[in-house]
Amino acid sequence: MTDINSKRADIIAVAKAAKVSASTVSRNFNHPDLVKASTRKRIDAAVRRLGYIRNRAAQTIHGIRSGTVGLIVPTVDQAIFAELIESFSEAIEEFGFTILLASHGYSLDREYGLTRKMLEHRVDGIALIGMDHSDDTYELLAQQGMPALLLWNYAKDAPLPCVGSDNYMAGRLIGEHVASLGHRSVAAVFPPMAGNDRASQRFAAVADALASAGCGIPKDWRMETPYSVAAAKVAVEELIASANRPTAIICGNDVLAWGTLHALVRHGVGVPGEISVTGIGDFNGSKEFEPSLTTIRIPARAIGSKAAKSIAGIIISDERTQASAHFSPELIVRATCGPVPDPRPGPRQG
Amino acid sequence: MTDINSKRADIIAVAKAAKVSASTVSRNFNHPDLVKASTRKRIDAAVRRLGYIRNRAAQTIHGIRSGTVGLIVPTVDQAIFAELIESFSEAIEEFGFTILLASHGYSLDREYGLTRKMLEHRVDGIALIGMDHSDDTYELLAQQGMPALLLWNYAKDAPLPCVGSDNYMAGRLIGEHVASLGHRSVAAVFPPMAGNDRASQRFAAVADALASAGCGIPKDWRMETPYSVAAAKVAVEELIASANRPTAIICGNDVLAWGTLHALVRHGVGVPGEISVTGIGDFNGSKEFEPSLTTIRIPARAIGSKAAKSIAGIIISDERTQASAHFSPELIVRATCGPVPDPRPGPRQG
DNA sequence: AATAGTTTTGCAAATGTTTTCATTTTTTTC
DNA sequence: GAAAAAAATGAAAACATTTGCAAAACTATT
Repeated sequence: MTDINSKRADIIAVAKAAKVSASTVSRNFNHPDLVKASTRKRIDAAVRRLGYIRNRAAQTIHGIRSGTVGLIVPTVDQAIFAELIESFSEAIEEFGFTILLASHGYSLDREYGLTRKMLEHRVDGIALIGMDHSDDTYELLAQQGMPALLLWNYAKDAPLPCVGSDNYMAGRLIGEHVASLGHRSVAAVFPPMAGNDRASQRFAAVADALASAGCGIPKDWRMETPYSVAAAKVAVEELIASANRPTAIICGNDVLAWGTLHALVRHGVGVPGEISVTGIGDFNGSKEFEPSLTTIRIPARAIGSKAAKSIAGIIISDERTQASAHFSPELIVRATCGPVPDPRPGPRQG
Repeated sequence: MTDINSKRADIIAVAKAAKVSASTVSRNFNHPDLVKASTRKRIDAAVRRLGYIRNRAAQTIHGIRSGTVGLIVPTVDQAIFAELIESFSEAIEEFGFTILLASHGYSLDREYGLTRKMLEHRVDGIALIGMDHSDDTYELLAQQGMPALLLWNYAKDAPLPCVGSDNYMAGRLIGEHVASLGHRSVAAVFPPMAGNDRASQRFAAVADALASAGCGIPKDWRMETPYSVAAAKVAVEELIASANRPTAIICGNDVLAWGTLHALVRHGVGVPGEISVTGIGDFNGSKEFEPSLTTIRIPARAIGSKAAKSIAGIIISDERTQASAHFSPELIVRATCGPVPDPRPGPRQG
């Protein structure tokens, strides 16, 4: 069925089997209209018989595109990046590209190394998450003339085209919403900010919004926890162990908000009756949570697929001008965040 | 700083700049011990000055490995695959490979197409999720002599090495647990089974386990819903709208279980007092859920990283014998599943 | 200083394609 | 049925690298 000698068939083997030249076989793939119908049939038969598969590596060294796009993320293991990657992947596939994926675990040095590796693989373009990258990375990309895109974040003055949301705005929106409901005792539960511009911008914005309302976030109400439900839950359990509790907890993302809600449910704290909670992201499941989560929507799927279109546009027709896009974060008011409760005579005990 | 003429530097440009032959530059990368220290210095300087980056495509056509491994998944947008991909990616990176990622949305035909594409890219190996693949795909892999691995599922008699858990066993474990607690009125909430052998094996096992205990799952208590918290929630709301309620709901995975729990909480149904709930997967966050979820642990991270090691082993030293590995699913008893409640005189009204 | 041995380097062929250009074959037109 | 035009094909160069082999350049030994 398959082939005679086990050696992987190349275009010359096919040519011989079909009694034509290699050029004709090549043309048969790339410009089928230029080859006679009868010849085409013979070639196709030979291709099938030998199990021939084209070698993109050989094409690539002619300056033909490799058909791959590098996607470098901090981690795939986060609800939100998974959604982003999925939509990016789906959309980029429609342009015939395949994703070369790598994750660096929030290390900008590793990111640089991965970028180099992608360049060695001669990807046709590269997308990076966020705007925080080492100078080396930016230089490398520029020097190699590599189509590149910043994904997830958005800023007007970014050094590269970017598709995403303004995270400062996201933080601002939620901070203002919480403040507008009267909260002045506010805690924050955020992921580590090092190497994570999204988180730090969000936090800065929340702090600014609260400051405008004349309130700050006390040092020991600023919880920095790993990105997980579990970590957020223990952080919040610690937070509410004290007699002096905040009236609202602003979380850096929805996953942390879920952990927060579980902690409060566990300890019988009413949400939003006693403590209000907010997230950022509007992940799948946040709406269905009981009580459903007040958060900021950042449209991951839309961002992923626009990003794919943008980078494909840059690669295929050097369309750098329309590459950037901002997806405004949007306040989604649901059930976890309400007005500040009436002050009680004294702090309630355990 | 960077280079003189904008053309991307090749090995010959470097050779000229360093006043050596191309062979020497090549050797400098591949067998640095064979080149004189002083020459090495000159070459390295030239490489840096010209911003030269090696072209793996050109290497690949010499039969040198491409350094890429194809990973073809149904979707990345699922808590569980994200974790799997992350750990696979981390582990495979240590062997110097990069992932070529593609998702087919549960279509085996698309999977076949993607496999071909990976072959065109001359990946060094391919990992597929589950055991359900088209004959064409299996044949293609065999015919091309491509190192391949089945990931996530496990079966003794699989046509390729496989690393994962036995999903039938997973279903069996949870089914038996539920039955052993006395439940005989059991509903099931599962994802679509078409093209998803994990889900169908789990369901079959649950049904078998229940049958052994002398009970079946009534037709209208078999809910097939999309893989999402939202879908599960509405399905379960529908389920409990009827006066005749099950005493337990077995979910095909933890995400569906979360949706189920939210539905029950919303309608004030006690868990496990009135209805018990179980998941499968033990995803991040299931332990922290309130009440915490009784489920079956399938160790995604361990599977991902063993799989990476296995495929690297096959690629690098043709170690097919030790490639397979079974990670036994494990029953994790937590709070959502308890003994069947005392029968009431009559069904309670909404 | 000549020889033998070792280290370092370059040449040229090879890898699997695509593409330009020239040649051959086929079709159309008169 | 010949000439002109169009279509189909092949030969060879090009792409960026690696590698076996031979030549050249050093070192060590006498």
